Amino acid sequence: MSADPALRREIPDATVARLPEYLRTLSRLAEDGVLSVSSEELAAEVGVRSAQLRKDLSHLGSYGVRGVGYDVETLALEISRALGLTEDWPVAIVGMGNLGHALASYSGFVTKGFRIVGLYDDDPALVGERVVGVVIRPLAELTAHHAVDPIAIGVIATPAPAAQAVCDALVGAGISSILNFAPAVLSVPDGVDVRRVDLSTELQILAFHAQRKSLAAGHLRSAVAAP
Amino acid sequence: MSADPALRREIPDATVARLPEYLRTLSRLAEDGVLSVSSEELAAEVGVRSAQLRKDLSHLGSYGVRGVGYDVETLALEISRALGLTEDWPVAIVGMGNLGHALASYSGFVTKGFRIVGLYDDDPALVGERVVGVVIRPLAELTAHHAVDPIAIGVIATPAPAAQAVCDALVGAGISSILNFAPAVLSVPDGVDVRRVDLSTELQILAFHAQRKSLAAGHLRSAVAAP
DNA sequence: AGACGTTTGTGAACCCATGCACAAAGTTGA
DNA sequence: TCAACTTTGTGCATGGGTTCACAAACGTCT
Repeated sequence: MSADPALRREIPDATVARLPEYLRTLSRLAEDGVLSVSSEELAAEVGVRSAQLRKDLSHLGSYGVRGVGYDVETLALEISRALGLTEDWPVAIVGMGNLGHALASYSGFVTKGFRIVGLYDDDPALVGERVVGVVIRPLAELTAHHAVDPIAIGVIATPAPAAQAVCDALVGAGISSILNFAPAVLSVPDGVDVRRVDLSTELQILAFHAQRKSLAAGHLRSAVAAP
Repeated sequence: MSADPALRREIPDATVARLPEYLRTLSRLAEDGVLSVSSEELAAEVGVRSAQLRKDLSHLGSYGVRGVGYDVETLALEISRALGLTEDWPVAIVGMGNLGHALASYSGFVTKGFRIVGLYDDDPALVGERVVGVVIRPLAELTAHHAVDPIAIGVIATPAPAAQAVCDALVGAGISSILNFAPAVLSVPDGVDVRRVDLSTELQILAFHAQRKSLAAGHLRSAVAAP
């Protein structure tokens, strides 16, 4: 029987989405030599309510000490474990244009838990180029590569029209975790996880709120001008 | 009195987050010459339930025709209006490393509603370089630039340690919508919107689910081996 | 050893979001 | 003109997530 609540219980999606932020903050605190934090302090640092933080952490198990707080190192380790970052995840990036290059050389990549093992692009001008020590290869070689040196996560950094074909190739090779930067909705079979990161969606959401603010200001002015 | 429900009512955040996807799909359909869609068809295309789509759209007003569906062009226009994309939003990017370059030349940027009016970096090696027709300038010039040619949205593409200082500069200049690509939590005064896009958070969430899948497979195997 | 102050972990209440199911409203065809 | 069919818009129930508030648990100090 597994004694680890992280394995027994289901951790809510909303909690999982916050765990990386907790982990990042704990790592920073550890670097600063902080040994222990209360839920109040950590929550303030991360920008959430302390009750939420405690409830989130309770899903992993009981790693706090009442009257004291949480041991920074221990908690960081437990969150790492829950997220599966105690092992390294091999990542492949498909599409080595501007974005692909930026992602490959992104420092956050190498820091913890992730390792780039493959870079792919079908543009002959890019094939053969070496980025962060990995050679760019044509997409057709992905399946063979995956068979020898398994890839856990595929990152799609191609233009939107190519995204579905690339996705099919990744899924066909047996990769079941995909991070999609292309502005396209991917259809995948059950059991495959896709997360999308989309710049223009985020900009549009900001535009909505910006518009709301400027409209509110406008109403304020007209209310003053003609009440 | 305003007759537009988009201005009267509050649109839920969850709905706002989906509107860009609806808009993107509608634009694609319009390009393909499709004139009308039912909620069922559009929902299938986007990957949501039709009831959710209808409820989302109902927050903007009543633009469908019962027994027929939605006029593609009209609906796209109304969503654009709701999001505030009928006008162009001037955007500035701070931090012109790999990511900044990738963002500046990202096609999705120019497509609709957004226009890059400023690129900033304090690295002397980058200042003066021209990207997509805009010259990179030192951050110190931002306030003066904003006073002459207002910036609506600031994008932070710097390393994490610089992010808060850059954010303070943006807010100080009077910019109240910020898109943050740095893995750092920004503290801002009330009235300033910050959205964060973080690669490593997304990867970690994928890792969590990948781990869950591989653990499930492991349990399955051990259940078969020792029932 | 025992009382006091602090902080966790969690039951319970609230709030928002999703999904169902159907009446209202429109179109089409006879 | 009227009946049959289609699809929207929405009231209602359900479920998750967030927040409150407090008892239980721990360290500390006398």
